[in-house]
Amino acid sequence: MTVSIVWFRRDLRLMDNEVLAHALVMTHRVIPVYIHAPGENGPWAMGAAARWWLYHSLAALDAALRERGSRLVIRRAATSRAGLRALVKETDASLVCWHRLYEPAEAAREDAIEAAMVRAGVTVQTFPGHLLLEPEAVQTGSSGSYKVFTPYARAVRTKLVLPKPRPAPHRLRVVPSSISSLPLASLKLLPKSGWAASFTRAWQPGEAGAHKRLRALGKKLANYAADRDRPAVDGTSHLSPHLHFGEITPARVWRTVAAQAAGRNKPGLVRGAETFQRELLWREFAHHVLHHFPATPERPLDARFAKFSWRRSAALLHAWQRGETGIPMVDAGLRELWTTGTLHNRTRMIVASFLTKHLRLHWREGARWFWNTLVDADLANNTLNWQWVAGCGADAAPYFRIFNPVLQSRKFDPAGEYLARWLPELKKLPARYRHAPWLAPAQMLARAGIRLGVNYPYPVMDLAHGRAEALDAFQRWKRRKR
DNA sequence: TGAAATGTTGGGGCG
DNA sequence: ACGCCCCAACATTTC
Repeated sequence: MTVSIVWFRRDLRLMDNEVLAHALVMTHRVIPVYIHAPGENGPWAMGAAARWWLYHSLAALDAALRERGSRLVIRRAATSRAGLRALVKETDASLVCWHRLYEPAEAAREDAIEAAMVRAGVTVQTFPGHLLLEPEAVQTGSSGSYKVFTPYARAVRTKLVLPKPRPAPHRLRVVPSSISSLPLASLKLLPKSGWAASFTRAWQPGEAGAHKRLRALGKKLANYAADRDRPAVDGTSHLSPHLHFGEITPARVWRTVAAQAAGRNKPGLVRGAETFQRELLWREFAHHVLHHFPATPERPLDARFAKFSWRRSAALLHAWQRGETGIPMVDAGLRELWTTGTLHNRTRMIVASFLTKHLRLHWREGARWFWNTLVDADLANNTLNWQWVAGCGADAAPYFRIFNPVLQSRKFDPAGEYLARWLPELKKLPARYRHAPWLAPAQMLARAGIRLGVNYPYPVMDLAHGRAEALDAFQRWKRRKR
């Protein structure tokens, strides 16, 4: 009887699972395992919202395995390596396999584990994971890494070869009862407070939920190019946490979207598909950049920004985190984040610009908050996007590109629906004043039951002043850096 | 995947 | 008819 271990991490699916398929072909008995080693990733240990997701996704995976006669073995260990070693010994496994991860710390850990396994006489087989192309698969002409999105995306599109879709296995062999597994609850993945309870209304973690979202995307595709920018409209895919946890592969998403646009004479659909695929390519780009510049979660890619005069203010940061800045579009976004564990892409850019420009707080403060509160928190995406907004990253928007949150609000939420949804205290204010209540006539505010400074804050920062100060700080920095 | 300031153009009102 | 001014609309430049 040969035994293999399938090490699940961020590939919590049964369809399109090359690792599982390989193990099933190579060995008689397959032991699916998840190893909880929370101390392993240091400051970038999984954030609280993502742990909520992980809990439910592991539960879904276990249920899917049980439907097929198997089960998920859950272990806790000081390190993944120790956990795997113990399980190999217990089961006398001759093969361990996994989908590769690309975060620098993960990749280094995998190398060490593989070396140790091989020394112990265990075969290790790893497979590409969670990207369309591995970071090393795309290189510039001079065999370097890309720092600019457009040529990178072009290179990926030419190189792209999608694997054939693979159905989930029908039947799996039972995992012997002698192999112990911890109850999922004992991993303490869920927050102690009721904070995340409201996430359940917004999300269905797990493979089935991922495929539901993919089906729903088909109906949104024709209007995707415009709707994705409107936070009040359900126009985006909501696939990011599913992709992060590998509940669905980007290859399957790419293929499905392409198939929906192909052969239909609908220009909107073609445009929507291309726009969406571009978003998938940004995800690829983020991993490419993190792979080649592993220090970027802590340090700006543009090293000159290390000397930028970021402001330190616990009070401003706190107001931003809680959605109490007095700027409705900013507050609506941050309250959506707190309530649902997600934030509309347009709003992400707006709140990030406000933090790094008007408030001039360090982009890392924002990145850290997102890391803990987003269910789709992903080190590569989070790092790239925050540095992009702050102006210090790969292919970044220049620092002086400052979003005016009121103009953005008027442009992308003209009827003020998104604002009303997340800021019920402003609901009675006519839409045209909802974007900037401090500009509303006193009588109008009174009629809407709003008392600025009492039940909705005054702006913590005057927009014109914040903008001017940010530009000034940028000028001073530019003069000094030479 | 900005916004604001500045520059240019052209139509219309008017003496 | 003409020059002049105003100003909206659009384009370009600057931050």
